[in-house]
Amino acid sequence: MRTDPSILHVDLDAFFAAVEQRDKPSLRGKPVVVGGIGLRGVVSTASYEARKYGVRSAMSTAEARSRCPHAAYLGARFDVYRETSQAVMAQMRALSPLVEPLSLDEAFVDLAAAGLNNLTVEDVQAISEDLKAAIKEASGGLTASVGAGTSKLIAKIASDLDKPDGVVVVPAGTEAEFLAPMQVTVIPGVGPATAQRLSMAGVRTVADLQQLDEDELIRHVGSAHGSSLHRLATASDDRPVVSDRETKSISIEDTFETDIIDRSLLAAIGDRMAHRVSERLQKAQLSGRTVTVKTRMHDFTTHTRSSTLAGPTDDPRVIARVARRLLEDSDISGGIRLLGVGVSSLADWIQDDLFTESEHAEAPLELVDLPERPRERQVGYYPGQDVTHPEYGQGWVWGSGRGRVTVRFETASTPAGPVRTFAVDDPALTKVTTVKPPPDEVGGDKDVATGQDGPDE
DNA sequence: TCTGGGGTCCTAGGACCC
DNA sequence: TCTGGGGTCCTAGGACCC
Repeated sequence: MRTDPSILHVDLDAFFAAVEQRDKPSLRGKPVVVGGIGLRGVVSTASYEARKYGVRSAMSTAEARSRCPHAAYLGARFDVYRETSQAVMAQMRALSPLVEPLSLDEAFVDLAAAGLNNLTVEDVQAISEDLKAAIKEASGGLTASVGAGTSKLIAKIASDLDKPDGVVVVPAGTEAEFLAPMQVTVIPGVGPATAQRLSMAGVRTVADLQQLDEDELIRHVGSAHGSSLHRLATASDDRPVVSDRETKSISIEDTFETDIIDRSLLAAIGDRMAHRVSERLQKAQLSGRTVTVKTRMHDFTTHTRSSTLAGPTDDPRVIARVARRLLEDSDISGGIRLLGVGVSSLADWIQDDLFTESEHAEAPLELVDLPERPRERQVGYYPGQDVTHPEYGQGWVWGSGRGRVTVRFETASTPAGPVRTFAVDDPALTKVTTVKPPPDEVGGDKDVATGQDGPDE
């Protein structure tokens, strides 16, 4: 455990709304609500003026409108927020090399990594005030709240105590008593469901939690959650500040203004989503093996269907095909209000099955990552590849491995053809094309894949 | 007033292999 | 021939966060 409060948690105040007020002076001092402005919209951020009327994040926009009809209701401008966020994060990185962004408006800063040691409360207070001033300057006037402590947990909770525009430094050694009187819900990870379970065990405050022994806690909330909660409650949190965390999944989803029943319309929307997911994968130089389709019914029950390919792909056609298949397997009777398409099990290497033998020379750098890969996949088939078979006709490769290749014999005209597995050296199976699948479907758009200087995520 | 979009992590059951 | 434990992968769902 650290002996000085060298972890900062920086949280921009009402970020999206503050950016809108910065850019439109007529909105300053007035209630501003940013979020979905459609029929099924939800509030992302309410300015402090709007919060006076009870408008909160995650509230439906319809309710917000009834509580505060005279507020300005604005759709989110993520590009602008991203740009501002980068300017703010740059100020933190100027202070320390170790910065962990949690979202566009939040980050941890590790002062110890900047060589700042034996910090007093006054030192940290002064550093925080300076950082706030730098952020304000760099962002065109935005305010931030800063919490500081010997751990992430303490810093995070502290930043919330004097919002907006505040600084709270928790002295080393006072962590457990700082937490004790608070409700358990101040601990990140304790939401309504966990709070309910804990209250049935008589636990409402962190002090209650500190009394409870770990085994009993685990019995109530499960093993992973229980042991982490036990450690956090007793303020023994040694989680390090981590600067780059790798992306685990990429997804797109959309809630419709009215429920959709038409399968062909959904298929078309799913195709577009698959293409957008693919674009984002390619931009991030990622590919993934698991495709997931998410549906939300009219009654808000949510279902996912997923399928894992034998090898990773970023090909829009493959993702779209798998998504279509998964959507066909989904029950949409009664209509759905949301459709989503995502890819996970990400790999940051390019699958070399995408290249023919002669093209290997063009991608020598990828070879360093080959030991990560199962041997069986190096068979010359890749997911989505078009093939033909004299008996079954035209199909495409679903996956390959262990010397076998699985093919779905389906085309636009025969959408539900058979699925068959062959030996990889089965001569009856013919590849329709041996060239790398070109990114043809996005090639015509001038605004994608060309701008190398586009904003990074 | 009905409930966004982007994520992360965990759990549990079944398949499969050794 | 029967029983089984452990490990890993996959799938589905749920809780939670901003």
